[in-house]
Amino acid sequence: MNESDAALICKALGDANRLRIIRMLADGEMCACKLLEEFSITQPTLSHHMKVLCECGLVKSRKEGKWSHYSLCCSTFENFKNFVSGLSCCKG
Amino acid sequence: MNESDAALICKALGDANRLRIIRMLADGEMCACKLLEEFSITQPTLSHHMKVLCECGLVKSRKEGKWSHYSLCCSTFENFKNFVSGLSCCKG
DNA sequence: GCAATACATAGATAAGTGTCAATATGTTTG
DNA sequence: CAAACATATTGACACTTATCTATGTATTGC
Repeated sequence: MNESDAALICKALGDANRLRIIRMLADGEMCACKLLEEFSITQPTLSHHMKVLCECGLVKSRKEGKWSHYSLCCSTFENFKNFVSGLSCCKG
Repeated sequence: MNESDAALICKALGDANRLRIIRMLADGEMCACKLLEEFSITQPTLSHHMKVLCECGLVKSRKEGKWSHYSLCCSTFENFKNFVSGLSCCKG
């Protein structure tokens, strides 16, 4: 993962709502309507956040009838985790 | 590290210039004037970025005469790395 | 087919952000 | 002290963004 990809992901995670969405998706796939219940934002706003998360590659969506199911994209997620853990601190 | 702290750090890292600064500081403490040489931004802009990085706790500064030396704050940095690696993906 | 449901898109708006030029502050050096 | 240097702050500006309301697009179920 290169620097600009990583910056894009950080930017996506740099919003409290989106970070919480990621943590919820860490438990497994979730439907947009289920996600929405947990937030005090409108449906279009959630839709916007999901778009940001999908566009940076962190999340993928699966359409099933009228429902959209979202889940973490494990490969991107692992790449990002590796990028971050690869950032060494001066003392180690 | 709580979610809002992590979001703040992600936000700080969500800028390509700042992410590059962090990577440079990973090699050890650096003077602002030395950092500036590596970028095509003006001195006030760099100063702004350093302020953002310091305010989220990722970077600390040390004043020595007219020079400002910046370095990673290892404890915050480690906490953030732990936060990220603690985000599990559905498959593990 | 029609109403209800789930989601996306469009457009508007207020707030935030990255950047710069200008200026201020503090430090070193002649 | 004065000039030069390193950095921070201020103010302005263009651009982005988080949010909303309104509307569009499918899909489900009666």
